[in-house]
Amino acid sequence: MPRPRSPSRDALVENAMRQFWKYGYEATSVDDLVQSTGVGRGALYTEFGGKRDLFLACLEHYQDAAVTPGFEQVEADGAGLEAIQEFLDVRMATFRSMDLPGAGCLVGNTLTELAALDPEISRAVRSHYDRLTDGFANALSNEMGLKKHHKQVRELAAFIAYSAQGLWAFSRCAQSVREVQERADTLMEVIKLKVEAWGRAKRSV
Amino acid sequence: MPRPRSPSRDALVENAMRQFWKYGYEATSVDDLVQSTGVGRGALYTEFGGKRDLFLACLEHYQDAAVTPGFEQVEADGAGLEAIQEFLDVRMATFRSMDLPGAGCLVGNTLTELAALDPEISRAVRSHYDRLTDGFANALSNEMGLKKHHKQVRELAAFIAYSAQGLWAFSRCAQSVREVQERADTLMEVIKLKVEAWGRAKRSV
DNA sequence: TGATTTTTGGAACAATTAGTCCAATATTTC
DNA sequence: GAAATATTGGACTAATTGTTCCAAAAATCA
Repeated sequence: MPRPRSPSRDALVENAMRQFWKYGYEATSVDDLVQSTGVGRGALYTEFGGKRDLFLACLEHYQDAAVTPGFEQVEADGAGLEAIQEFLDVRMATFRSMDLPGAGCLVGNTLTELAALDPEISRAVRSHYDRLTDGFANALSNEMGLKKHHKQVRELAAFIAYSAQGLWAFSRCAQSVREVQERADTLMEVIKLKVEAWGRAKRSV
Repeated sequence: MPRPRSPSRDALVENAMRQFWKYGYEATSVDDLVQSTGVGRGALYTEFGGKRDLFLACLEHYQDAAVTPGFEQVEADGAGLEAIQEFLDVRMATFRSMDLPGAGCLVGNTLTELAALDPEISRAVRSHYDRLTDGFANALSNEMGLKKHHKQVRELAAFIAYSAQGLWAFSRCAQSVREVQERADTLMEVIKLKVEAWGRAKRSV
């Protein structure tokens, strides 16, 4: 009975997500979305409740489209520092594939723009950072010989999550790929240093 | 001859700055500014060119009002790690004095919201990060026994700047002061670790 | 005090916003 | 192929946006 949708729902969300990612929530008008997705207003409001609901769908889609590829290795059993390195590489590759200045991270952008003003969005953002912290803690715990929930492990994991957030944010005013890459390298160096320091402290006990 | 302004220009910019800081550029309407500053539309447009110009004035004022107190010690001759620690303490105190969730850093928020879309604002944002990088490099160079412009020093300085940026961004969805404080502590730890590692590498040469 | 000058607050404006609605359209079913 | 049905795109709306403008007000100068 129902008529099939012209552009698939996924393709629509994908296009809308790219728009929000680059320009942010407020600066993206529904007209922009209609243009970039090639879907009429009616369709858009039938499928989703409105702009905000579409945005929430984009936020969800972002996990599958931009976070999971690259991060699932960090979350996998037996992951280590090389998985974290690869995650940074994958995200740097995404950054490289887009125009300068970069778009940063959609969730990070949302954190800054909306999280303080909208509790539901704040929850979505926090669950993203919880995911990152859990994943990094997984990889770190294997390296440090500690349980995932050990305070030191979780704290370093959270540090990586927010430092990386600063990195993607900075990419929005970066003038070259190189300067962002250098900072990603420093982040990785610092992580290794902290893990090594932990190993030293452990041995000397 | 000219009639004196009712609320001083500085007080006006101060109030507008707080509004932009908390809600961002787009989400702050001129009506909001009229309400929060207690100044009429006409006055606002006579004194400044418009919303965007007022915002640029706020961005400038932010340096004096929120960055310089705390950061000037980092920029001072002979500054060291304790100056960086104190800078983080001062900014944490600012965070503590405001409501939860935090407002983050006005420049960092602007970086995310506008820098990718507005070249002039991007320049203002970059000059803030240049200032931070220069300042941190100053303090680090004293600790590491290197010149300010040494590549390693500048890279670590830039790392501190963008990591701190991630920290303030995170404060916008933080649920407690403690979790932000813990991450600030970790940042400081990591800085010390990197400086120590440099010292070890130097001695072993 | 009265004339002059500058600033003020709010009314009015054009443009843009998110959201509504429905005739036209495309698909399915019989 | 025709009736039935669900979806679509774009005209429309009400509200809000940033900005302009000007009569009233306040301060200075003579």
